Amino acid sequence: MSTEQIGQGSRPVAKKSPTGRGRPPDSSKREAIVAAAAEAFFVHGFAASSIEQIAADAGVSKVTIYNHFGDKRALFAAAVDCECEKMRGYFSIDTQLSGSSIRERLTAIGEAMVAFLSQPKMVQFDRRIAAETEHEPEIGHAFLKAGPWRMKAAFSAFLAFANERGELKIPDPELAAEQFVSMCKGMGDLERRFGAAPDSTENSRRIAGALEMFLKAYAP
Amino acid sequence: MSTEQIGQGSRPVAKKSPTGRGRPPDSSKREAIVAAAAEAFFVHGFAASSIEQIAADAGVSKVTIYNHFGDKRALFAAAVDCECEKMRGYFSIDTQLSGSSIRERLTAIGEAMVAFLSQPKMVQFDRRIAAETEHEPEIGHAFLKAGPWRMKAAFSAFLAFANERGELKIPDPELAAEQFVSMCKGMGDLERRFGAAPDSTENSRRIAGALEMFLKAYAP
DNA sequence: GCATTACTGAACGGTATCGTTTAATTGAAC
DNA sequence: GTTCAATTAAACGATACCGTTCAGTAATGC
Repeated sequence: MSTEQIGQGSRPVAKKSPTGRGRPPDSSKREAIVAAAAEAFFVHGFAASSIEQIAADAGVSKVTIYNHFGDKRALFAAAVDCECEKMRGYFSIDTQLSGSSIRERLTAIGEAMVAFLSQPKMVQFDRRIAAETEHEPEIGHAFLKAGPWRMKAAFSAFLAFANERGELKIPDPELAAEQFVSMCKGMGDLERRFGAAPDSTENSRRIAGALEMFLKAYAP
Repeated sequence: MSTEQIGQGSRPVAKKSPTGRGRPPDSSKREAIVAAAAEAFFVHGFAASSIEQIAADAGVSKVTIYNHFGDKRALFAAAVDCECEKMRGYFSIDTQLSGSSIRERLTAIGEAMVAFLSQPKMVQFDRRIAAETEHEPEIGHAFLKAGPWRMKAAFSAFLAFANERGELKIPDPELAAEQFVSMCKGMGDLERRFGAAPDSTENSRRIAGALEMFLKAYAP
């Protein structure tokens, strides 16, 4: 089980030769395999997905999969790595670092975050990673590092910065970060995970409520 | 897939005879089957659990399982129903309705809730139900009704009551309920689901922080 | 040309599952 | 003791999967 170098990507494929002498590996096939694997694993789960079906969906021979990844578990790990990497770019807090009032910036952050977490793909990914964590704790840990913890660190830094500039008065930025994010999510997170229809009105009320409460507590 | 009468339990086993003439069904066997099924399903998942293994664990013939439940999916539904029913009694907010200060009551509620959600069994159950919701949305919906929504209603009522008594000043009890609960959970919920070691110090800080913020916003 | 590597298609052994069937046994009610 | 339902052990057919092997084809460097 890889899932270690989630932060690096670019794991080497060929043994050593940068320009091998034989037929070059078809990277498009590898991508197709990982894509089909991700689709299958995240929809049907690890145990319920068959390599044979993944191979068919990817338009690839089963042997090719074994040559590339060697193992069903390794293929799953590769799919997780890939999805984590994709996730990396989808959401960043940096764009909200300056401009307009702190009120508007916090609102924008809250809305972007909720929108990000509401994507069906994210919900699906969340469900599957959590389920597989039961057997493969490292997968859950890798996801925490790549996703939530990373985000918390960024948002805490944002709050600490606002604190230094005197826009807010926050004794514990980490705690405050959790509070704001948690209130923005409310039960919405949970409801999505268990299949309830998303309700954007409800989300807006949560974000507005979170903002009000947050400023009431942390305005200078 | 049953999961409809999660609130009723007591689904009939025998066809019609209240006191049949033949050999009476051994209810202990049925319980053993459901227990073994719950264990297997919630640990290994639906697809990765085998009826044969469940039968062995329950000390029961495979045919008996099929006679009782007819189907693997039905057995899973029965296990979910049973677990939901058990959950029912574990956590209740009623015990905190009166006595001591509102501050102490809220703290007790927060602590009880976090302790409840931190149980490994609950984490496991959450993971599994969420995963199976991918294919069986009714299961997720039934769980929401039996668990989180029920709790939210109870806590909202508690807050509305405190509001009427003038202990708090809350314009929107439902929103306030979500806010308090969400802040108490913080990221702890998520971290537990993804296998991070629980940190009771962190939990206490979250609860204290939630209380402070909550009272700052809603104290009369 | 030739060596080397990537890929394919098909098949195989072994294992495991579900759901059903059959024949036999147990246990309570009558 | 007879009757009838619950239960059991064992086996069956069908299906599916994993991971491997093998012979053959495709694409590249020499």
